[in-house]
Amino acid sequence: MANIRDIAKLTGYSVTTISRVINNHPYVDEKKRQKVLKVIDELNYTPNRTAQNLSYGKTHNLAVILPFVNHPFYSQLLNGILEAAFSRQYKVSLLPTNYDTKLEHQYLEDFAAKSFDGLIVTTRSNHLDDFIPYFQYGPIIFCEETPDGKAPYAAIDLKGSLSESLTYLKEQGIQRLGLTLGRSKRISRNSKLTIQLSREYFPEFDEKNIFWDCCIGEDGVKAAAFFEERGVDGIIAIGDEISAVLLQHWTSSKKPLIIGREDLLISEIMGFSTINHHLKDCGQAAFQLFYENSQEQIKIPYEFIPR
Amino acid sequence: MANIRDIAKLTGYSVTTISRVINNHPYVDEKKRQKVLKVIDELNYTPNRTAQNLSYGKTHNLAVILPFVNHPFYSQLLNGILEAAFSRQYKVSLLPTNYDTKLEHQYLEDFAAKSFDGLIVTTRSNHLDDFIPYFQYGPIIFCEETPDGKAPYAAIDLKGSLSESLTYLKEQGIQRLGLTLGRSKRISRNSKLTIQLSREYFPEFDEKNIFWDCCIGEDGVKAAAFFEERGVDGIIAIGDEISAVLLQHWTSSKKPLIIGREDLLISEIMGFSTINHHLKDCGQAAFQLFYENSQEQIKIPYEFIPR
DNA sequence: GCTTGCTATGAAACGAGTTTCATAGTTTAA
DNA sequence: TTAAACTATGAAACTCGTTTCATAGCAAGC
Repeated sequence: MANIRDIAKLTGYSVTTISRVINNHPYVDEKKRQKVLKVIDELNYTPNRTAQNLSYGKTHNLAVILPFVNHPFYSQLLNGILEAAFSRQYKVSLLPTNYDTKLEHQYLEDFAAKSFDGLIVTTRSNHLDDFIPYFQYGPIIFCEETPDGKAPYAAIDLKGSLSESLTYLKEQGIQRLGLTLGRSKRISRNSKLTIQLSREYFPEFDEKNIFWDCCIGEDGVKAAAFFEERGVDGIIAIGDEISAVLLQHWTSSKKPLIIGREDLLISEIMGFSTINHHLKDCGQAAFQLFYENSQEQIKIPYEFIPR
Repeated sequence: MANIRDIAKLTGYSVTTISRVINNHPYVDEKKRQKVLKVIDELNYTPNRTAQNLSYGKTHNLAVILPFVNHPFYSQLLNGILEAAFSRQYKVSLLPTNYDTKLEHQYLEDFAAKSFDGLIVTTRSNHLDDFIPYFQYGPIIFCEETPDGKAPYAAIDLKGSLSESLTYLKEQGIQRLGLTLGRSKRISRNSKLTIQLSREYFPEFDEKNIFWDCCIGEDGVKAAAFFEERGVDGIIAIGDEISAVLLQHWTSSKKPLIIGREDLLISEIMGFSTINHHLKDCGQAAFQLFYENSQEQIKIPYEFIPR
């Protein structure tokens, strides 16, 4: 495979001149430029991107840390990031953690090795403080709220959407509220917020009405039995698929009022309320923060869809 | 940011020795090794990945060309690729084309610039022949069948699954078969195959019973009206979401027998037949072909799920 | 007529690593 | 005892681009 020195030799000009032609610098004699282009074409030469990156000290590569891809939440978010990134000529690498803190740490080391110009962390597995030493290597943007202005983020407005959901359930006369939440070990900030708000809007809310470790659709089967047993009549679920399975497996006649969180097609078909968190916008905003090396903290407006 | 020559100066050893320590080469005096490691730690030094890549002539980067990510087909496939890639220390870049042939071509030029060690093409937008000149830059693996042994692939067994679907519909006494297919402009090979097989199994199959340009869930609304109008009683749809919407909007009492293609949760909930094409396996196989630089052509076994 | 300023060019340094090769001291084997 | 083999080390070349700097021809300005 030819390199720039081959082109220089074949044309009889210097490497500098070839570089100038490649980069459309002025100050190259038109005849020489033409000859260089001709030889480049003949030899089918393409400048080596890695060498260029080394020179520039930039990779034009952005990495996205996420637990996994095959979940609507992440694929929608990713979609927004990709769209924004490619419109700015950035390539996007995926770094799936599966919530493995060691793996995530390894990715941070990759970042320190200048593999990427920036990092978008959709969901982090390590503590925020573990990220701080890596801020020196380039912008790190989060897609979750960070406590007190420590790091830039573009996040969904979970507090807003939950408040509206709870208000709605109250207006609809719900008596006994139930929640499905994720991991019961290492409870997420989002779970804590959900519980806290539930208590605010439903002072009589009983924490025994929380169905924990509800992660994939199938978990809805057990959740249905659980909530029926406990006489729950209104549920805020962690996802639309779970909501769907839950409703499907509800045996007694009176179905509960359920609110999903993803605005998937299934929520429309089964007719339950949901929230569109505008994840694509969130992804685009996250990229923009990276691109502008901004320290801003942005909450994306959501849309509550009552049904 | 420190580089290898800084470490060399500070320790008083040569750059070569530092490099040997970094790469765990033998032939380094244990005391010196310890001192080097100490200085590396003090300076918080990490070898620059781009420089290493330039030296090695490899990037340990794999790219995946795909139309978009937020579709179950691609996110499942991607999931398999990612899992396999990360177990082999490869990073994965996403190259979304949105079916834009020019953009895809640009990605091929990136490949020629040695941005990536290999390319997995899930769905191509350009003609296969346009890819051939790029084979010289590294393995290009397809996730679609290629005509006559021209290129390696790991693809779903569409012919098998369609045949089984058609057999099933015949056994169930279907009289008038309908199809939903994708783009009517630039008809895909898959669409052609679907039509061809439909004719084989249903000699009386009428091409007027094809609902074209059926791409997203919502298209199912129109599809339902279309098929009802034409008195269709069995449908092979291009996806599960479309199947769901179609069934949902079917107004007359007797619902058609419908077969989806993705084994999404919704197919179980609504109780229609579907096919699990084992896309994750497909993605893993594709990576393996890249990794072994194999020319093999693999079809992934599918599972037909009658309901 | 002399100083600027612009066009045009290339040698060499730079980015940050790896690898080859030469050298030399020690062991080991015959 | 001597040749071969192994350990240990570093200078310099190499990967492949970009950029700086020096040089020089030529035209415009005063």
